[in-house]
Amino acid sequence: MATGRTHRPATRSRGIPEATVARLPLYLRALTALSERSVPTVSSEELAAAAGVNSAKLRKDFSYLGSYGTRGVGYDVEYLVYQISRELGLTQDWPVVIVGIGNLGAALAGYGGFASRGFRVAALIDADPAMTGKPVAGIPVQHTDDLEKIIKDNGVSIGVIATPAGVAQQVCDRLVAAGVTSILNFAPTVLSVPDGVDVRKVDLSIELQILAFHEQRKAGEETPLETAAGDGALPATAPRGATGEDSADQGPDGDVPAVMPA
Amino acid sequence: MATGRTHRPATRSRGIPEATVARLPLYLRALTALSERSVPTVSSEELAAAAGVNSAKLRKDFSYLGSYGTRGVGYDVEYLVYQISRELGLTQDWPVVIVGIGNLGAALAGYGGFASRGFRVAALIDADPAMTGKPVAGIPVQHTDDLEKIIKDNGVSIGVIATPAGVAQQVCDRLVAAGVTSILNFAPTVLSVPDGVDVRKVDLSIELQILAFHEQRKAGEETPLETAAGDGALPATAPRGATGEDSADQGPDGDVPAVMPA
DNA sequence: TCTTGTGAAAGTGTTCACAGCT
DNA sequence: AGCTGTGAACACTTTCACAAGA
Repeated sequence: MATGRTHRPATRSRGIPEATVARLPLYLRALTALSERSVPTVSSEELAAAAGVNSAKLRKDFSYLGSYGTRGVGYDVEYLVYQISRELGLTQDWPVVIVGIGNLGAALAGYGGFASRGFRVAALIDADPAMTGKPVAGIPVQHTDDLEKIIKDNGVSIGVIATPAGVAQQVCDRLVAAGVTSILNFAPTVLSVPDGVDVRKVDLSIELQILAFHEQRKAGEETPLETAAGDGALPATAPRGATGEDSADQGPDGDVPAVMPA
Repeated sequence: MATGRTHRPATRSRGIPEATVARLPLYLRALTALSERSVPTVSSEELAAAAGVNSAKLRKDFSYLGSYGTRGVGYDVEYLVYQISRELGLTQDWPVVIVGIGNLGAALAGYGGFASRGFRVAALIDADPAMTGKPVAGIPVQHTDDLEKIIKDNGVSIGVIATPAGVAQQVCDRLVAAGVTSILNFAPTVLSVPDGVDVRKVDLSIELQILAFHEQRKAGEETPLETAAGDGALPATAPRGATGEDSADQGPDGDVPAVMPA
């Protein structure tokens, strides 16, 4: 268990469930769209549809924030936008640094959604001296050497890592040492951070693999295809090198080990 | 989320829990690293540390796949790599199309992690005629007009949407009509799709907002301070009661890192 | 001995269904 | 009548702790 880290006793506080927090931005986006169309009120049913969730879940989510609706009527759009924004901390300005200005970092720097809701790209940082001073999305790239100073001067508490995997941990360590307490990690690696620092990750490759899993299931679905008895199959015992394996197997491989043998 | 309702025949078991599926790519990555270092076996404890989860969870996850370990010893690295790859459907080739070759789409096209595990960028598609024929990451961009033909000719079942939000739904509809059954959506909008089509989304802005929420909590120990006093934008009809009583929070909240199913 | 595999307990999240307010 | 807010039921996930097996 590596670090002590005895998990939290779950301070039963007045905390909002994590799953709810993860959906608030979704609601906010839907509400913002309604607001722009000057829609004054919305029912849980309508809003849920716009956000792609079901209405009971939405009502339950909102109930953690307080009683912001009006029975028989619905929710006041402007009012909810404000309450959710406040709950998410979007009524304040969040300076963000992006470290690693490759293709992805550059794309992130130029991403509109970034600037929109209270987030401001305070600096772009890259280790390549050739990049230093070069403007990307209108912001001049600064060198990694100045990372600590940049963080401190700008009061940055949120960092985005878009570096190659190999240097992500050390970049992370420096960010944390300099005072960053929230990290959005695009590098395909596990970051370890001290308690009190939040890390969220976005990994393309993982998302695709999850899709592939389901895709594969779909293809093999119609055919019940009994793995049939008799097989106990697969070296239930000693695994052996499967590296090269005869490949071959590509098809609807009917023998998902699945489920408990015994 | 797409596949809400009519789900599996519910014929007991055989199903791997979604939370487990979402972690398999993580294990696979850690195992691949071990494999490259020619490590022959690994214990649940070691592997769990490398993947950033706890060992009980990992063992439980693996138990859904079958009994691939050896008690008193651990897991054979190569063997596990093979089994997980097969389970995820990575032993086959998945042609993928990316639609919307702006900054982000171009970055995705060049992203190494894409090509690595069985995923092959079969085509890049963009609506801008000026882009047509231009090579991005070595692949010539094709025009949206040919979308259906491209999907069919390449047997594509996974599509990546990196277009502006405004056109994402129509691109999605065309992909689905042409035969795509899994979509990775980078556009900040909710896509609606027929049953049987999976959608996963990656949304920068949402991730940042979730971080901001926790960040705010960390800082909030002193004054909840409502600057809202003169807000003015709030509708007079707004429900009352709002802000009286938050604060309170004291839980140091040392939360979990990473991972969040969609 | 050591480590896996797994029932059972605990914790989280979702859905139901209806009481209560407008 | 209509719609929110919520207890209670259900479903899923994580963690515990130990028996089984190498």
